[in-house]
Amino acid sequence: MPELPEVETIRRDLAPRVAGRTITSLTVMPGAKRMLVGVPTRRVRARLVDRRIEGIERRGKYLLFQLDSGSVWVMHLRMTGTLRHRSTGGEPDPFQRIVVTLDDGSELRFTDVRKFGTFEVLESAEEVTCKLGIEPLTQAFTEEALWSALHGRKAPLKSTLLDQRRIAGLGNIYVDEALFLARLHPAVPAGSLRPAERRALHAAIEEVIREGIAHRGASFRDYTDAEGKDGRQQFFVRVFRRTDEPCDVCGTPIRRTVIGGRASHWCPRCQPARQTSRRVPRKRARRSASIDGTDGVDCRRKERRR
DNA sequence: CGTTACCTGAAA
DNA sequence: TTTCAGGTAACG
Repeated sequence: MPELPEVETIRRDLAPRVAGRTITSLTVMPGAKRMLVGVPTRRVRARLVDRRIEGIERRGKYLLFQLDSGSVWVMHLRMTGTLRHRSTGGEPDPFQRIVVTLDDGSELRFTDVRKFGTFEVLESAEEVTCKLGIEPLTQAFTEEALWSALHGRKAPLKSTLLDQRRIAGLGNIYVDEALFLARLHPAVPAGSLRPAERRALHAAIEEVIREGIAHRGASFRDYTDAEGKDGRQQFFVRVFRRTDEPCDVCGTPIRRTVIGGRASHWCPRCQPARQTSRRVPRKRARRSASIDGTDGVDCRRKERRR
């Protein structure tokens, strides 16, 4: 559920409220152990309790709590996760799976119907962030950087934009929205974009992410902010889950098709498919070597066991 | 590369 | 009862 704008909304809300607080306890509900990705509860607790939270960062869809020990408490909300901050105790939230208590008595509650979310404490955030591609809304996210993530790819544009190793933070909602704004069909090969299309896509991604944050995220179903309040972006989507509704621009009914295993929503008129065959047989396809070693960070050494 | 699995509840 | 879901790791 939560994509970059939703995770960023939570981060911004939470940061001033938990920075400087010390963690006093960790509770993992039975049946939610798996969310600790194989690390025993007592070990996670030992890394967390009595640590002070210095700040919260975000990379892609990951929330990163910096601890005074130098370690990082890392969470990923996956499909149905939410992080609630409760100043007081009181009733448990529905589907509350992991609870972290702070020294002011408040609680951070990781709520997650499907239990796909992850919760871990790592020595370095790199273990997780080194796998991620360009970060939108940073200086590094240029039109050229975007193109370097796409060029040479034959896979559908939609799938490539969902690939967190290429570009971090986009999910199904914001990819569909960005493709609509850029007037690009989701199935076109990612590497086939012409310069004007790359420019349009770059601008569209920035716009939908900014808009999503401005509206405090999209609450189609489970997502709420740290106070349990819905975002408003679901009222502003142009195509996502608007199958058969008329396109705001041209009135043509929005179509839904599955691309790369994900539901995709698009306007057949505003986002025309590429001309399939040009009737001009090409002699031989040139092999565009996937040059550029811009994989950036070194991910080779995963985790040093000690 | 495109499927399948991981879970659970809501909607069709 | 069946299908679908905002994500991603693990398959073949």
